Amino acid sequence: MAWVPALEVGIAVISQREKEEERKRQRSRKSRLRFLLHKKKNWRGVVCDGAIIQRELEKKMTMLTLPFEEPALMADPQFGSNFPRECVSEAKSRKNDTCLRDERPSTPELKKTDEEESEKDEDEREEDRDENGLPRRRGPRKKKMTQQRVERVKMRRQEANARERSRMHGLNDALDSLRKVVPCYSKTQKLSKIETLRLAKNYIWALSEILSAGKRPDLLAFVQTLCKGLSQPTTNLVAGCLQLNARNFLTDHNGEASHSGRSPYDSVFPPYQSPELGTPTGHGSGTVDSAKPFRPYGYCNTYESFYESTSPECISPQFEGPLSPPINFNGIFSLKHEDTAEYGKNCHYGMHYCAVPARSSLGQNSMFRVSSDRNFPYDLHLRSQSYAMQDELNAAFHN
DNA sequence: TAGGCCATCTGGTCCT
DNA sequence: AGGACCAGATGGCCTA
Repeated sequence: MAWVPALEVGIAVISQREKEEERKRQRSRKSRLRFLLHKKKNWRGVVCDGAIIQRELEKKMTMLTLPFEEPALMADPQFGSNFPRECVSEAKSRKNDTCLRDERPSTPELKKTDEEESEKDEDEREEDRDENGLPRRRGPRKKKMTQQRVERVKMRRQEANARERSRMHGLNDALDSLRKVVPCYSKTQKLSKIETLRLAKNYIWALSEILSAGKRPDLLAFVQTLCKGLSQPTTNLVAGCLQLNARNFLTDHNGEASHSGRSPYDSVFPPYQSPELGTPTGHGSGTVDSAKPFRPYGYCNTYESFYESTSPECISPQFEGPLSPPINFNGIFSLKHEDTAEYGKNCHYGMHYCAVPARSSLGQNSMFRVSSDRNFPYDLHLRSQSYAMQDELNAAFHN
């Protein structure tokens, strides 16, 4: 699938851009500091000893120089001539930069601030000196807090709190929606926020890999991908939802799969019967223990050992209702049991897989239906439109 | 009881 | 000025 590597390239590009932007910012700050050093003698508005300023600036310069390497700029003795333009834009774009907080530009704002300063009473002036008697950093003067103003600030703070609460509730609602569409949904044992996000990321990744492989997924590989980076409890929960024992797919300390032998996928899914050839395909074909009759989607005889840690809390087709294949059109694995109406509310879209050159080799045995009239790997359409295909897929796996 | 998770408050920053 | 967004702080709750 062409778009999976494209995603990786995109991520790499984004991270490269972030690095460059950070470099630019550092360059800008550094230039600013050099400029301030250069102009130190003409610095107005700062009631502070010049030596102190220089020490502070040099300290900042030292800190900023560490990760920064640009010999051309550093070696340029005329760097000051290039400063003003950069400084102005920097001052506009990063008004809260630390070095700028100390600066008092000669502008109408300065006059205004000076006027406000003149209105200050002596008590406030006392507060402007630190423990050493040195003047504190000067910034915009705070307006006098009248009772009315205090009340207004309080009121605004309360409103802001309410908005923030509401915003967080919206975020939590979105997370709840996400919980419902990732594998392993339990109303009683909710995944934490971070685990939900991790699982969702893994799920997307796993589905992408399945699409790119263009064949029926290996359950263990699928679950291993799902559980990457998840905590042990969440791993167990996913294992329960997938009716597997966590130890069968947990990765070892090297991050490699530690399982061996026949894939439990074969115990969950019957060997796929090719409609045309009538021969079993897929994993472990021919390895099914003939002495023990195979039970599709069964979990009560031959492979019970795989299901020791199933979670009764998990809502899954395997736990309730008529047996149905744990795989469907929408999510490869159908791990949640929701009625159609409820599911339709939460999941309005299904994926319609379309033909792409990279997957042109997909045969009729592929689990994905492929149409030949599209170029984009997939498009979205209303879920109701996919019922027929879903039924067809489910039927295929029943067989 | 320590640690994890969560909700809420709060101040800072950015944007309109 | 005000709203959205963000991150840090804090306290409560739960569990191993």
